[in-house]
Parts: sequence; C-alpha cells; structure tokens
Amino acid sequence: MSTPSGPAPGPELEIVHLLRAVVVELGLHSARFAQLHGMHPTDVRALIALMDARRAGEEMSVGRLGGVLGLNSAGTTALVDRLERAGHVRRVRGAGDRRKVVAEVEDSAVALGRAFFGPLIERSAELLRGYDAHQLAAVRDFLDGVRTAAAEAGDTAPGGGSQRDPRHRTPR
Amino acid sequence: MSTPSGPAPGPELEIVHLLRAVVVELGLHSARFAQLHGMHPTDVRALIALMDARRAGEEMSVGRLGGVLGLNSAGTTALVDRLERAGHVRRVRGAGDRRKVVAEVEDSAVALGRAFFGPLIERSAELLRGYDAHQLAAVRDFLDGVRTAAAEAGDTAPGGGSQRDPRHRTPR
DNA sequence: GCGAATATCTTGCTGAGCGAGATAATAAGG
DNA sequence: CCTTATTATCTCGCTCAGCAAGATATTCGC
Repeated sequence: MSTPSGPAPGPELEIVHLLRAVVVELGLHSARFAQLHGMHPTDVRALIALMDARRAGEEMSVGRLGGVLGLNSAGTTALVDRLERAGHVRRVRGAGDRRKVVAEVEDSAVALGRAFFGPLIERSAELLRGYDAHQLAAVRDFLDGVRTAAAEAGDTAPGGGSQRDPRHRTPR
Repeated sequence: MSTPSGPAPGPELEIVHLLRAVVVELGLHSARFAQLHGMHPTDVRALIALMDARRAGEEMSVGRLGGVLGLNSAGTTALVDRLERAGHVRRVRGAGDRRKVVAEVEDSAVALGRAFFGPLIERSAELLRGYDAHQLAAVRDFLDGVRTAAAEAGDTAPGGGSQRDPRHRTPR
C-alpha cells in the first residue's frame, strides 16, 4: 500500500492503513519462520503454495511452482534443490507425463508450519468467533473485495502487466 | 500464514484463509510496483517505511531504517545508495547529531506511490463506506487483533526471537 | 520413427545482503 | 582542553538467490 500523507484521514482510510500494517506484520512473521529454519522468504512462499496445492488435492509440478512464484526455470530448480536438501520436499516423477517433476511437501514440513503458524491462526479464528453473522459478512466481503481489487489491478495491465504465470516471461 | 490442511474448515478458518490470500495478493501488487520501476521488494518496503515516518513527522536515519527492515549496516548503505541513485531519496546530515544521516523521500517518489497504490486504496475505502458502524468496528477490531497477535508472537521469543531492530543482532 | 514442442536441469553471470573493519562525530573523564 | 569509549555510517570481500542461454529427456503430431 503506502497511503502517502493523505489529506483527509477519514475513518475508512484508517482501516485501510490498518490492513497495510497487518500485511507488514504478517510478512515479518513469515520472515521469522524463514530465519528460524534457515530458509529464505521465497522458500516459505513455495512451501505455502505447495501446501495449498496439497490441500486442494492437485499436483504441483516444478514448472507450475515457478510460474506461481514468478521465477524462471533455473531459479525454480535451485529453489526445489534447496527445499529437497533441507528435507521439506521430495521430487516425484510425473505419473501421467514423465517429463514433469512433481514437488510434494514432506509431512515434517507441514508439521513445522502448523507449529509456527498454528497459534496465530487459532488466535485469529478466536477473534472471529466473537462476531455475529452480520459482522462476519462484512469482514469476509471487505477482504474478498480488496483481494479482487488487487488481483484485477494486476490483470488490467498497469504498464508492466504480465506477472501472473508468464511461463518464462514471453520467450520471444 | 499457511493453514496447512486444517481438519475442520469452519466458517472462521475460511476468513483466516481469505486474509492470507489478501496478504499474498497485496504482496504481488507491491512486486508489480517494484518491477515497474526497476526496484526490488526491499526498496519498496524501505520507501513505505520512509513515507510512514514522514507522515508521522519523525526523522528516519539510515541506521533506524536498517533496523526496521532487518538489514545490517552494509546492506542498508547499499539500499540507500540504490534509492538515492534512482532519485527516490536524498541523504541529509542529521541536524542535532551530525553522525547520523537522515533519508528523506523525494516528492517524486511519493507521487509514484500515490499513482500506483491510490486506486487500490480508494477502492478499499469505498468498500468500507457501505458498512454501518457495527460492521466497521468488527473489521477494525479483527485487523487490529491479528496485527497485535502477529507482533506479540515475534516479541515473546518463539526461539529465534530478536528481529525487531536488533541493532546488528546481539554482537556477542 | 522423425522432428517439433514441452519440462527440467546445467552453466556462467549479476547483484542483494552479510561479516569485519575503517572512518567520523559525539559523549564521558580527568 | 585532550584522551578514550561509544555511536553511526561507509568500504571491502564474500556468499548465494535468481536470470539468460543452452543442454538433455520425454511426449505428441504426422
């Protein structure tokens, strides 16, 4: 975000500013997780993407992972090398297409993430339990609206445009 | 966050998951801003911190900036060098303490940030205008609660502990 | 089966960030 | 006022994440 010295600090902008503060704070929390386990921010993002895929029951190939994270193939290979060396991930040849290499998170990595982020998730869920349906709907709609707005701002080409899974970024 | 394959996908966890998605999406939006202007994620974080300080009316020395971002002195010097070279920041000798070097954002950088993030901020504020006081309070309290929980999780030493302005990280 | 397309890996390089130490300015003592 | 310790920043050399280009292996169309 940024909110650079807004002239009118209305009640809405205060909340937007608060959301930005939350983003910063959660980013720092992820950084602590990374440092605690000798990982880099990108490694954490990769693990999150892999866990999301696992929960959704879909395979995450090395190439798709790179697309999600915005890395090229060389960087993605190095990333999976790091995660594999640390024992957080294992490489499995694609069942249907044997050119592909599917990255699967190890249960130990899932346990690591749960142990670190679990308390924060539980605390957040607990906060929400204190609200009625009317309020929950507001929170959900606001978050979903912001997410959609940010995603659309990326799709509707603001100049730079392509970042979403460019499969190497326009190889001529 | 991470929410690694929770066993009970209650209505609260869905919102927590949504918050994580928002964090990811806003991170990608910042990354687009960075790439659009030939900057790195750290540079964007630094500009945000500098604009926050400017709005709060306080000086941000090079050392304090490094502490906020979790960089050591060498990395911070290189960071400010980059920002200065790009014309986003200028170095000013500290008025009271002439050992310090205060980094000030140029107006052009503020304009850049406003132009890019302004629409998203405006859209978010617009969403909030559709809610009543009861709902606004829920959104505000939830965000503030999550922010506080994440910040406390960092302070109450989860093993790694010190990350918040460690002034070089405990030099023995 | 042969060539094009796809998916990953290898090689060499650029640059962000770290550790150690140099330099400059302030603060505390005598 | 001069010396010594402390604080703040900068310089140097290094490591490693990520990029570009090309090599290798597998699949698909004809």
